[in-house]
Amino acid sequence: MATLKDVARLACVDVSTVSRALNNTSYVHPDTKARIYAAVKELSYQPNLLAQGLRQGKRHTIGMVFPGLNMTIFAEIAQSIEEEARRRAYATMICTTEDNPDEERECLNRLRNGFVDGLIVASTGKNNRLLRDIQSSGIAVGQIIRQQEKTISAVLADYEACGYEAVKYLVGKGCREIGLINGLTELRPYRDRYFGYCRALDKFNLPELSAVADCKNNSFEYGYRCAEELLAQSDHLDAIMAAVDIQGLGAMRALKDHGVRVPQDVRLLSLTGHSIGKLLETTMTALELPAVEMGVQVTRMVVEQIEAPSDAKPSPQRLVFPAALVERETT
Amino acid sequence: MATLKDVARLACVDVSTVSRALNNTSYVHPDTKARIYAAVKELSYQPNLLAQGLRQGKRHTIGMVFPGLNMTIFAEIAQSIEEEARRRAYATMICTTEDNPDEERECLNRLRNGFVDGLIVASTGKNNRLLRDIQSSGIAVGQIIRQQEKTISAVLADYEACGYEAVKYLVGKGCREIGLINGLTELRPYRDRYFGYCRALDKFNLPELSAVADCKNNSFEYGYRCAEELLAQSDHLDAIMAAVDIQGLGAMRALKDHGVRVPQDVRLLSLTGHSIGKLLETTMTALELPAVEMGVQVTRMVVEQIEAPSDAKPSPQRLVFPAALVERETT
DNA sequence: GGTTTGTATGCAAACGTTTGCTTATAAAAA
DNA sequence: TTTTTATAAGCAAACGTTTGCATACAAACC
Repeated sequence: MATLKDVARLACVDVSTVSRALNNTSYVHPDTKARIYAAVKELSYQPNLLAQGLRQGKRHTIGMVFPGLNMTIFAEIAQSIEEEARRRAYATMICTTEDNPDEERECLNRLRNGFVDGLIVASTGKNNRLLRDIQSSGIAVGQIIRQQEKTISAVLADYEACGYEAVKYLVGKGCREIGLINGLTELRPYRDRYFGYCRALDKFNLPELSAVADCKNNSFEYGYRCAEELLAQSDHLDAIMAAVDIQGLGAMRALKDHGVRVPQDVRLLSLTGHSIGKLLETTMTALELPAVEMGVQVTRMVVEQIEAPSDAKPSPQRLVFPAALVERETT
Repeated sequence: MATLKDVARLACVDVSTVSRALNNTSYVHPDTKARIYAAVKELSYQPNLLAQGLRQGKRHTIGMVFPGLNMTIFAEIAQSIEEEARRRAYATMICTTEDNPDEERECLNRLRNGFVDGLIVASTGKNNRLLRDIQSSGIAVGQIIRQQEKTISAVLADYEACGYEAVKYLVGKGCREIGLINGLTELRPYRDRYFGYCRALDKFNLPELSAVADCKNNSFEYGYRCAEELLAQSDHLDAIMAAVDIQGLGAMRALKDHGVRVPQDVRLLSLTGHSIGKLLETTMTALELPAVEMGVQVTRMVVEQIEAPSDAKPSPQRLVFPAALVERETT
């Protein structure tokens, strides 16, 4: 790999001149510039980003710490972040935590430490202190989907409204006994869905019906078993709302296995749809989030934070996106 | 952020001593060591990886350049690579290309250049020269799923066998008119599936039935439209093989929309199943690849390449994994 | 007692950039 | 003519590490 020094030697100038020519950071004679560019081309010189980063205290990299990618909305968001970051000349790194706080801590520590100058997290909420530390140590931080820390910028979904609107929609379809399959209510997004659900139940004077199963919260199996439990709880169950798509898939399967027809007997919808709902044999009604736009916005926030002069860091922002109800065959 | 110098000052020793103590790279008096560790702790010193990388010519980072993540086997592979890399103390970066050669070139150039010391690609095949360049410039490269370059190590799936075995299996079920929905045959994996399919047709003396549609190759829509075309081509179609899951989903939907029952009228299977097949309302038979293991192996190859002394780089390896047929409801 | 060996530490160079300071020339202003 | 300004380029320090070399003092060997 050619270095600045090689280019300088070939163009018969000092390295500093080469640097200035390449960065347009001071006067350089056009002839000299031409010689330099020629040398750059001949040696196919590429600046060493490590050295650049070391010198400038910037790495031009953003890290993501997400619970997982496959079959969740985080896959789409991650892809969107990557693209937007690239557009803004940042590279991205990614770590997945499976929502394990220890793994998360490890990822955060690893990344903060020389790898990135910005971090986008969907955190478990067990490492808030560390997140604050990271932010105050000068690394930009943004939260996506899950706001665990008020002092850190966030791009969120209005899950409370999702819960409420979904019930309202189902009531409009004539449903009266609406079951909820949710995630861990210690996590704000799930709690919010639950609050929205409750608010609507209250308003329409409906009974609460919810189920928990003893397995990984966001799984197909969880959806399956919760659906079974809901069926057992009530003879007149006429709708199920699943917090996320994959639980919805599990529920759909359970209903089928129990001979319950969707949507004739029980209507089914997902409170956080992403790409999958429309690809099914029986397409699934869902509240869909603008995942791409959310990725773009959180990236923007973090990059702006990074690039602001250190004496004028923007104060924490908060952007909440509503979900759009997309009606499909399961209702 | 505390630096070595700060630690040295606090412990009243030279930076070199601190470095040696921390890296166990020479004698350091136990008392001194203790003082140094105390200082490290007090300042919560973390080494600056940029400086480390600059000095050692290593960045401890592996890059991935993949066509996309969502709903493809690459999501699982990427996650597996990330975990294995972390286990081996490497960070990962990721770029998605949407199978666009220009985007791919841009990603490769960006990554090679100071970001990573190893690269794992599932390439379009249009940048082979660049890939060779990258490898010979001293960056470790590994191919996953798609082998475009013989001189570069690869972890592959035996897609030829997939094509063959799938037909054989369907024949065993009594099928005689088996349609294939494939991807771009310029890409080796798809060509191989096709070859396997043809070999089996030959052996069992069956007619070739394949379809192409005019839209993005790996999409749901493509599967949908190809399935329609296959139905139009033959009145006795009794099986469809889709190259990837998402095409299979499209086909399933098309069959349903045309009143064709699965599996009674037409059997359906995916030649590259991953997590999704088992989550459907009607679960889908698929040839499944050990995505996690493949990710682990390609990571191992690349790390070994990175860590080998530069005068003893291992020669290109090639690891081919068979897929396992998992029988489900669509057949 | 002189030479080796083992232990413990410091000095300074190097990695590849960027940038403050200095110097030099030519053109413009006084 | 002298002073200012604009243009052009080099020197050397700095970023935070690692590491070759030199030095120093023991203890152990012959």
